[in-house]
Amino acid sequence: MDKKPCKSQDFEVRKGPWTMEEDLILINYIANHGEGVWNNLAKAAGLKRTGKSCRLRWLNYLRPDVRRGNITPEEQLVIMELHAKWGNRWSKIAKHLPGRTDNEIKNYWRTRIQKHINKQAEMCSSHMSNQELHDHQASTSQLPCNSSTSFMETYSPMSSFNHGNIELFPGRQQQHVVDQSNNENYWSMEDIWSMQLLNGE
DNA sequence: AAGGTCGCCAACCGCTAATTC
DNA sequence: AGAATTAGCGGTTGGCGACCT
Repeated sequence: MDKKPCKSQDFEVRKGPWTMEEDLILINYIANHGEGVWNNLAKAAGLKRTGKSCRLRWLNYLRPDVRRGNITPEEQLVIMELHAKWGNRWSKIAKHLPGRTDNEIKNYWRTRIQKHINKQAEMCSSHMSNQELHDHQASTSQLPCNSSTSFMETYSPMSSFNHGNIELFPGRQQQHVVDQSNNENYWSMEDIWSMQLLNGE
């Protein structure tokens, strides 16, 4: 396993961001040989990467069925519902969002939703007296407003959600729309796959 | 205009579960 | 049965661009 990293004399392991060349090598190799054992794949393909790194790159970025771009309000809703149900089981949640990766969902949760939860917690605690806080904790065995469950109570589809018109992040909605128009700025997988085709694969 | 801060996300790390020998 | 190997998961970090002062 990766607990036993490749001997340094075997090859120097590259780390950090993947180059376009490395991506193409990996894509070509998998297109020709399939996935197989990742450590062997990395060596056979001539990549100076660990199998683990190759796997992650393929699963999270290079796979043709990976969906990139903004999380839709519907997907957001699913994420929140499933997170309330299962907690940080990102891969489990990702299975219910075709084309989305656990890493993407995890990042989304931490950068967008969790931040909002923390804000809620702050507001909540600033509006609650110490006695109220104590009573609340005693009755729920949870920190007030600090769990996804309480967040879902506040923002559940039954209450303030309106499908397709979520005001979860006031002030950010506009930015999301703008971001969607910027998707062309990404080096899209269609580009890579077409490059691969041009390479004669 | 420049420096500082924030937000996002790709990639790494450590660990456990599953599989193979 | 158990040691070794591999796959997968979740947490964390570092880099970079956007935004703010």
